[in-house]
Parts: sequence; C-alpha cells; structure tokens
Amino acid sequence: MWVSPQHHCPGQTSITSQNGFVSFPKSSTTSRAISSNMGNPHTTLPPSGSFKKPINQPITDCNTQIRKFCEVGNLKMAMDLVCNAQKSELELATYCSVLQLCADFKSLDEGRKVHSFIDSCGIEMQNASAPKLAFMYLSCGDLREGRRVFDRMANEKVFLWNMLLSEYAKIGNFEESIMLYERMVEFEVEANSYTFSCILKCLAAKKSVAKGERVHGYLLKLGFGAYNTVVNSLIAFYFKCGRTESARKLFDEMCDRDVITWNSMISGYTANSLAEKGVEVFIDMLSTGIRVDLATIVSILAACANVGVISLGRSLHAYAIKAGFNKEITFNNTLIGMYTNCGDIDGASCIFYNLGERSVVSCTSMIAGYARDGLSDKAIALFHEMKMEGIKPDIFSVTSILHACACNGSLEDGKEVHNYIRENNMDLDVSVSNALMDMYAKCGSMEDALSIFSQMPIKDIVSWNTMIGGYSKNSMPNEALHLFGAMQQELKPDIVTLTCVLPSCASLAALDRGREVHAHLLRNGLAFDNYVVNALIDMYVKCGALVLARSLFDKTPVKDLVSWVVMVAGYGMHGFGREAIAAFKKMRKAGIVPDEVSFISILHACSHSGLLHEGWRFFDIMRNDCNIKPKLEHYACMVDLLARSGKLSKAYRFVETMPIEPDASVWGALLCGCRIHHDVKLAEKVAENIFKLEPDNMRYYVLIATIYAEAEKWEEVNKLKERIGRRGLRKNPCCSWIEIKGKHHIFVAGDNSYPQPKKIDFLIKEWSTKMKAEGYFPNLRYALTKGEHMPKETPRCGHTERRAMAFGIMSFPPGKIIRITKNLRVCSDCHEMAKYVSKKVGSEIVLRDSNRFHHFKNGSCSCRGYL
DNA sequence: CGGATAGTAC
Repeated sequence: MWVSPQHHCPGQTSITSQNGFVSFPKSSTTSRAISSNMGNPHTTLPPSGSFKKPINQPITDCNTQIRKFCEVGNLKMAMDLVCNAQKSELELATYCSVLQLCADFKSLDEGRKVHSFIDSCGIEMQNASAPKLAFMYLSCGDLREGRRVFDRMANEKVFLWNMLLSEYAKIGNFEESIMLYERMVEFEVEANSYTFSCILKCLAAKKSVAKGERVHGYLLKLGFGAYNTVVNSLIAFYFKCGRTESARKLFDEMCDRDVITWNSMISGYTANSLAEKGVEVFIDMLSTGIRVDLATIVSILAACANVGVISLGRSLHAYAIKAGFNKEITFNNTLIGMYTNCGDIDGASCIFYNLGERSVVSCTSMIAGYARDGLSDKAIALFHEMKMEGIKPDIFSVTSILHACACNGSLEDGKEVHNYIRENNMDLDVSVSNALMDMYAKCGSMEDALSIFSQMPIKDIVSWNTMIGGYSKNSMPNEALHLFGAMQQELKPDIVTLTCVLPSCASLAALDRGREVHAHLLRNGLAFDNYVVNALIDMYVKCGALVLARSLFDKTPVKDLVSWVVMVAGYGMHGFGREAIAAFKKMRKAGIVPDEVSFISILHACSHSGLLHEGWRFFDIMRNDCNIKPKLEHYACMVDLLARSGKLSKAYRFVETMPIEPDASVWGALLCGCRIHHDVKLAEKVAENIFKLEPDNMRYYVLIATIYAEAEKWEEVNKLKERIGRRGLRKNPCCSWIEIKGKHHIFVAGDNSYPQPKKIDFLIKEWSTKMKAEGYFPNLRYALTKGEHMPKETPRCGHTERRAMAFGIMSFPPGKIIRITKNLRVCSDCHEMAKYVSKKVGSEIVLRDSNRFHHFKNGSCSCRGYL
C-alpha cells in the first residue's frame, strides 16, 4: 500500500478531522461489491425500513403521496407536499426519494431546500440521509457541498467514493482524487472496477508511474486482474506514462481482449510515436476476426498519418467504405487528417470537397492541411468560404488560420482574422492570443504583438517565449533581453526561452549574458537539447569566442545539420576559410546532406578568405551533386567572390547572365568589389542598377559615396549628398560597443559623452603619433584622400571602434582579449590602428563589424586585407 | 473527429 501518513498534507480536507461523530466502520463483508455500479445510485439507497413509521399514521399518508409523485417524476408536486408537510411526519425514505429526484433533475435549489428540512430533523435522520444528500450535491455539480456532507458521514459506500474521485478528476484536480483513493485504501473501503478505472486515469494524468504500479499490484491482489475494464484502464495508464512494454505485457497475457483493448493498443502505440507497432496490432486484430469499430478506424488512420504510409491509409480508406464507415463524419474528418499528414493534399481535398456535410472539424482539418503544406492562400480562402457557408470557426480553426497567415507573412489577412477573433471574444483564450502574437511577430509587426501581449490577463510561458523569440527574430535584441529580464520576475524560463534569447545575445555580442544563459542551462541540466546547443555555439561564434564555440561543438555528441552549418559559418566569419571547408567536408562524410543554407555558409566562408577556386567548386557541387538550384543569396556570394578577387568584368558578366533576375544584394556585392579595386566607372553603372531596385537603401549610397571620395571625386560626392537629401534619407549612426563585466559601453559617432574621454583621447593620440613615427602607414590611397580636401566630405565614421578599443585596453588587464562590436563595417583607418595596437600592447583584439570578424594579433589581421 | 501556439544556421 502506498498510503502513508506523510501523504496527508496538513490543512487538507480530512475525514478524520471534520467532526466528532464520524465513525469509520472497517468493512467486514467478505463478498465484495465488485459489480456495484457507480452509475446506479439506487442500489445504495438506505433500506426504507431503517426508521420506524410514526404512530397514528393517517390513511392518506403524505409519505406515500410524495413517493408516488417521485415515482412519476413530478418534482414540483413532490416538493410542494414536502414543503407543506409536518416535518416530523416525513420518513427517511421519503427524503431519499425526493433527493434522488432532485439529483435526476439536477435541481440544486430544490435539493438544498430538502437539505434544510433534513437539518431541522434529529441527528439520526441527518446521519442516515447523508449519503443520498452527498449524492444529490455531486449530481447537481456542487462538489464543494457534496464533499462537505461526505466528510461528515460514516462512509463505506464505494459508489460515493468513486463519484467523488471522478468529479475531482473532471475538474482536473487529480491530486485530490489520488488523495481520496489513498484514504479509501487506508480505511479499507472495498474498491471496485470503477475505482480502479478512475484512479488509473488520474495517475496517468499525473504520470505517477510508481503509484500506478502499486495500484496494479493491489488490484491483482483483490482479484481484478481478470476484469477487462480494469485491465484496459491499466493498459491505457501504462501507455500514457510511456511504459509501452508494460502495456504490451498486459495485452499479451489477456485471454479475452475486447475491441476497446485492441483500440487502446493501437492508439497507445501511436501516441508513443510507435505507430508502426500500432499498425502491426491492427493487422493482428483483423486476423482475429474481432469486429472493427469506428474508434479502431480512427485510431489506425491516426497511426497511418504518423507513419506517413499513404498506401496503408488508402487501403484502409477502401476497407472503411466497404464497412460503411464513410458516412460517419468523424471518420471522414480523420481521413482528411490522414491524407494531409501523409502529404497527399489532393487526396484530402478530394474527400473534403465531396463531403455531404462539412463540419467545423472537417474545415479545420483541411485548413491545417493546407497550412502545413505551405498553401497558405488556399487555407485563407477556405477560412472565408466556411464563414460564407455559415460554419462558425472556433478557436481550433482560428489558430490554424493564424498559423497560415504567419507562414505567409500576410499581415492584412492576419489582421482580418484578428478582427473576427475580437468580434467573437476568442481573444480571451490564451492559445488564440499566443497564435495572434506569433502571427504578428512573423509578419514583422512587433508593436501589434506587444499590444496583445500587454493586454493578456493571463500569460503562459508560450506567450513570453513568443514575444522574446519575436524580438530576436525581428532584430530587436535589446527588447528581447529586456523582456527576458521581466519574465524572470514572474516565471522560470524554460529551454525554449533560452533558445529564443541566445540569438539576441549573439547579435549584441553580449558574451557575458550569453555565458549566464549557458550556466543556467548547465545548472538545470538543459544543455543537451540540440536546438539550444546550436544556439549556444552560434552565440559563442558571434561573440567572437570561436575557441569556446569549437570546444562546445566538439563536445556535442549529436551534431545535426545546423550544428555543422553554425561552425562552417563561424569559421568563415572569422576568416578561417580552410577550416570551414574542412568542416563542410567532414559534415558530408558524416552523412549529412547539405541544404541551401549550408551552401550560403560555405560560399560566404570562401569569399571571406578569398578562396575563389574553392568557391566555384562548391557552387558546382551544389548544382550538380546536390541538385539545388542557386538562389539570389548564392549568386550574391559568387559575385562577391569574383569581385573581391579582382575579376570585376567577369563578375559583371556573371550577373548579366544569371538565370534569375539579380536583386540589389547581388549588385551590391559587385559594388563592394568596385570599391576594393577602385573601379569608379563600373561602380557608377552598377549603382544605377541598384538605385532602380532599392532607391531608399542608405547602405548603397554610403558605399558609392566612399568610392567617389576615395577617387577624390568631390563633385560627385556632393551630388550624391543632394540626392540623398532629396529622398529624405538618413544615415544609420555609426556606433561601436564593448562589454565589460556584463555592461555595455557604447560609442556613437558624433557623440562625445563617452566615459573617461580625456584618457581615451590621449591614448588614441599617442598611438597615432607613434604609428607615424614608426613608419606605420596605412594604405597610401586612403592616406591621400584623408588629406586636405575631404575631412568634411567623407561620410564620417567617427572612429568609434578605436575609442572602444582604447577603453578596452584601459579597462582590462594586459593579455586579456579585447572584444569590440561595430554596427557598420570597420573603417580602414581604425583597422590599421588595431593592427598596430595588437602588436604594441600585446593584446589580442577581436572586432566584429557588420560583415565579419577581424582578429588582430601581433600586428596583423585575420581578414588579410579583405575588409 | 480537428488545431497545436514558442526555439537553432546565411
């Protein structure tokens, strides 16, 4: 027995502590009331002869009259008589009959009246009527009062115990059910099959395997091992707890399995992701000749959907038509789900559009199927169609359609659905609100998402994660981190929260915050999930801690595609092209098939290290070996690669002959190359192409202006400035930052309110003087343009990165790595200074700009001039 | 009978 005194929590409702007149009869019956039916309270009526009739009974006995009305179900007349009767005349059996009627009619008010009449009787009457009274309250849905009466009475009636157990289970208070069961066992109330079915459900809900096993032992001892209903419940319990072998063992040992047994096996295996075994069971079932019912078909279709075996699904479809199930709407709905899950969207829509009657469920299945298949437009169209047909979408339909809008990125459709949701007060549902927030986040409107979030009275962990993830995805890392902080005031972040927040740490290069997250994961034993580990590796990569990223990567036992791609991209960004290529090869050797994104990473890596030949090879591998059609990103990488290598005209021809229309990013890659190789003429041609496509992207104006400035074409620079002014564009202010002890120190161009300005400026001045004295000259061309003509003309970078660098050198002990982040590309002047400082001070400097990493060590940079 | 809402890589 697993009941022990420790289980009895203080303060909990307890039978023993309720009052003084409770007695607990130890059951002495030898014949067990195994068959006593919970659904039949009449069997528990107190014997009507237990109270003696009053003497001087009139012939037209009011008791008889009341009971007559009860027999014919006339509650009103019965109650009238009860109310008018002399209370001392009424017998227990009469009260019981009326209470039963109140229970049948679920008439709580009348029941309460009867209760008050009984209360005015003697204690004997009160005690004797208590079971019926408790029954009445429980039947009428007043669990609290039912429990109160129950607690006050002597109770050996298993029927009432069962009723209480199931009522608590109904409202989800499984703990209370379990506690009551423990008490039952303790007081030796004889449990019956209903007790076991119910308690096993509760224990399954709480996944209490150990307690369930003890119940299992107990029921065997009482001889319930041969009861189908009980064993079926046990099987369901074991499946719910993931103990498929235990369920199987019971099944194998059963001698007369009924249809429910078979169905439980099929759905149990399916729920435990062992749908194949479910299918096997189904085939065995067919060979036994047992009648297949609707539930069987529905379970096996779900199994098919999980396995994704469309052939079996199709033959089941045929089988079910023969057996006549195709008229059942539930069958058809599951069938639609099966076809959509197996990816046969046409098969699904064929059934759907041939349905005699459509229900909300059929429509929702179909919408979800379309959404899952990426056919958001069709999903949205069907949503409108069902509304036109007068089928009212419910919260299920609405969450599905929101998902479709989110996948589509169509804010307008999403807003329309939002209006519908508001009009129907569906936004009170947490899941619906979460789906709405997700839709807005995926459509890029974090303002709308936030407005929903802030209006939610109850937020669950998904709500928080959706917002934090939304901010991360929409490049609002500060908001993400801020919300993460706020969340921790209210609830504990889970693995998804941490996975959501890591990209924000990465984008801010907030290494200390990232490390805190890592520590949190380790403390909570969560550092084994692939998603979060990949996010961690990526965070370390982007914070410039390539060594930490690598050691975490090495320690990861299961490296999936993303793990590898993160490392390949990481090596690339840090200028280790050869290592990136080695990793890519290793990945393929490990049997992982690269996808589009993998090739973008490796091509980028080649480009960052100027590996033109290798880049071409990967481009060919992608097209020929992997059958991946190059996308714009791939072309942009190739153009970048060609252009950086100085093959500008080849790059231009490449863009012109692309099989898909080049976009601004492809031309932009060429423009970058023009800058590096000072080809003003080509740059002008390219720029005009770009401005046709993206006339408002400041990035390209800055780039062409720099090209002009470096060629000393000041007139052209001025013309550009006018053009920019006419368009009302503004330059993204340049800024650099450095993290010191978890705190960010930001240096913004044109803002001199940074910390310790005198010391910083002094240090920088000293460095420049020494650089000059030591003949440390940056490239001549740049030095010239920096000369007399242009200090005011060039887009000012503000040299924020050198200030951050000086601040870092001042703040950290020598030898410590200085990590700086900049929102734009590094200026070549500062790049030279960083090289110098790394040699002079002996500190390693890691600078992340908007393009890549620069590791300055002992006077040189890992970018080898590929700024 | 339906959905399944949140997460990693360029």
